[in-house]
Amino acid sequence: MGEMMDVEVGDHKAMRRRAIVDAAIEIFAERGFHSARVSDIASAAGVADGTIYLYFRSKDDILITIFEEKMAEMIRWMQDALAPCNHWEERLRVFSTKHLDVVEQNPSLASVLQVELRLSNKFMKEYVPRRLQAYLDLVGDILIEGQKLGQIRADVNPVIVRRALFGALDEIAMQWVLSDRRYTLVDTARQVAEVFISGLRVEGRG
Amino acid sequence: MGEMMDVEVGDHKAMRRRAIVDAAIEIFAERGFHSARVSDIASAAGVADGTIYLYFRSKDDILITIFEEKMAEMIRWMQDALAPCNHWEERLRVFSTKHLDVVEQNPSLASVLQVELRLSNKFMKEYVPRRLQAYLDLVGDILIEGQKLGQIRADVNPVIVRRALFGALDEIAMQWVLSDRRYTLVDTARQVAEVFISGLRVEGRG
Amino acid sequence: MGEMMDVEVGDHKAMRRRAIVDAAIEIFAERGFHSARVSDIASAAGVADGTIYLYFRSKDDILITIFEEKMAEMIRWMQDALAPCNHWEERLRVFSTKHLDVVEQNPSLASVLQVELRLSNKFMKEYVPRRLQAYLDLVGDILIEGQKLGQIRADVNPVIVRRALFGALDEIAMQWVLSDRRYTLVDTARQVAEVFISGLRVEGRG
Amino acid sequence: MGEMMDVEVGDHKAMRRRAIVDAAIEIFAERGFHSARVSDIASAAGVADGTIYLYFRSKDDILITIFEEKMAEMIRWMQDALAPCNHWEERLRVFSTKHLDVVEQNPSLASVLQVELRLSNKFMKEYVPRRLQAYLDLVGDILIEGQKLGQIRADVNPVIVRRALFGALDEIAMQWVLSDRRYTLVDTARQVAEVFISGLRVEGRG
DNA sequence: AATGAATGAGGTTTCATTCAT
DNA sequence: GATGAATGAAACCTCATTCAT
Repeated sequence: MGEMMDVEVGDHKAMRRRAIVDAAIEIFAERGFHSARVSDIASAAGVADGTIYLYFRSKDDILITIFEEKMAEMIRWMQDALAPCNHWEERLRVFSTKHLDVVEQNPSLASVLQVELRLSNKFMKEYVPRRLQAYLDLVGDILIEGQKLGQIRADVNPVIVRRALFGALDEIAMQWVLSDRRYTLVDTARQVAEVFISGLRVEGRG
Repeated sequence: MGEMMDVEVGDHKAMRRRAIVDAAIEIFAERGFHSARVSDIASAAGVADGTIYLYFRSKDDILITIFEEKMAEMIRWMQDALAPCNHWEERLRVFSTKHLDVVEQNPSLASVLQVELRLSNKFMKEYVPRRLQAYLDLVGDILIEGQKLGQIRADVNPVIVRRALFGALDEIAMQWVLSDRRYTLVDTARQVAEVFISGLRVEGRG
Repeated sequence: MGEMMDVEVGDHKAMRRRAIVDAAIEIFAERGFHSARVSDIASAAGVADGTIYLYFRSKDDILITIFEEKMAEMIRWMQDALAPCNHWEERLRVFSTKHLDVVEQNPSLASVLQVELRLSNKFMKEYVPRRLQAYLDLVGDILIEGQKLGQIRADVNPVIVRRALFGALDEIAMQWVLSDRRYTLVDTARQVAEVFISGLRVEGRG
Repeated sequence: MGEMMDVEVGDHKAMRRRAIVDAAIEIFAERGFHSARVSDIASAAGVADGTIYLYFRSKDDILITIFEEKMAEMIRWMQDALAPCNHWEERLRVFSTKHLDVVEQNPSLASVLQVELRLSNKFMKEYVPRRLQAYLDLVGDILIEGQKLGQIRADVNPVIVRRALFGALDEIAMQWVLSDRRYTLVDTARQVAEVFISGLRVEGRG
């Protein structure tokens, strides 16, 4: 029974935690991190204000947690999407498409990750790079692979290009998030991918 | 004498205003908009707290002013830089270089424009688009021109590509701003430009 | 237990609220509304500054609440005092006496209601008339009754006279509140009542 | 020439002072003393903010000055109005009528004297009584005279009755000031006077 | 004498966090 | 574990007053 209880309690705690995180994503996306009140998150999550602090150290900690957990999730989603693709061109295309697809499916999360996380330099300096690095590495690895095959120009720096591609997609995502979200991002993703792929391909090969 | 006085007074007021704007840019860049206290700006500008409110309606108004005035300035700088260039490829190269050059010369301003302005969706929706539009139009016009000449693929949407290029440069700029700023951005700018130019050129022409 | 708890909690909240209102009456009477600081009220009520805002929307709201609640209470007191009296002369005498008796028993409240509520025309226009009307109606009804009996001159307007009587009592009350409060108001009340009663009685009847 | 200059300068100063006082009466009446800004008064008077302080020690001092000077003026007006009347009844009638006539002719002044002056207990305790005393004495003297003639009941205290009459008129004036001021006060004044006169007259004499 | 730009003290209010129940 | 009432620090902004010109 102890075991069952533990499981149940564990489930209960995990569910509560998840409810708070999900509520926070919505509230942060709606109001912005600074304007969002902890009590808003609490009531959206259906818990008392004080309960938040049984699961998180502080309001900041909730934001950090969102970033840490959701980036890990995004990395897994992206790895799964990239798994079936072999050629670097296809992998780059899939990366673009999947990235904007995730944004489209999770607009609130995208809004928080893109807009709210940039609030504070300190925050950006301390928490973002580590996790973002792993995500960017997914692009970087594609580029390095292409260069090894001699199919991507040797004169471009993968570190720069991966950041550029991410920035291009991120900007387009932000625009979409801030807009009325009426258009679809899939075509956009494809066009951006094509420009980058053509731009990276060794000359004369296309 | 009245005229001289007016000029002097005008100078004085303009100088004060500028001092406050400059101080605000530094403080916002250091601490972030929300964490920055009006009294920090005041003391950085060498004025009393209340003096701020002789020049600006509110703390928000300072941020809006920075955006409005500095974006106008950036547009002028960019126009001047683009003026001598005729070919779209060169113009795109100059746009990238100049953009990151301005960032490099005004890191605090860049930090504020890139990071702090994204604070609130409302802010982004109301103030950013108008001014940013004009800046993005500079890129868009280059692309449209290249398409008219039949030198840029017809199958890319200038509205998407200009946003992608801006996002690529912006992300790189942000990374630089948040980093220790030890490296120079000029090579980076060039590489990004080359990828985009090659990517946009009609096939077989490179 | 839930019920008991509710009662207890209700009591607790009601007591807190009452403590704040009572403290506010004292502080407003001592210092005046504008000079009174919310933190003065808080410390007089034995609560933290922020606690005030769990019970009232704003400092203004406290003043409005005092007026609304205390006027209702005064009306009840007055109705109870008038209940046993049948003749309009006796009723007018009781009204005067009771009004100044309430002032004498609640000098701080009287001070707030009489002095502080007149702070702003807007305030007077919006909140005072409704409640004050009901109080003045108590006098008006007495006068109308006396006129119906043919015992009060038909040539006086009850609306004017009730206002005049209220003003006479109010001015005497204010004077007493602002003075050292060493004398008693009961004789004064009686004299004012006699002048009005004689003045209202149809000629030759006294 | 020196004399002329002095006169001119004296006139100029007096005019400026008067302009400031008049402006202050309007602004205080419109906005209330606390909400009125010194700079509002200055611009209404057509002078610079700092100029106010060449004529008055402080914002409070302006209010005190209004009270002191205007009450003296009112006393003179009232004395002039009472001069032709001999009988106490007529004098009381004239007092009521003139008092409300002055209110009607100077609503802003009336508003300030009646509403704004009562803001602070300290103010009321320190400045009001002295000047108000002289005004109330005008009524008191009428009553004492009537009692000496054996025409006013000996059992009423002039000190109480004068305060009651003043309060009655004051309340009616305030009501009028706060209302839309569409009705005229002259009938009201007469009715109040009649009630008091009848009420004071020794019985059986009416 | 007049100006008006500058000052800076001061107060209301919010809200993240705590802790007794 | 959960609650939510209470806390109290912190900051924007106003405006009476000053003083260099």
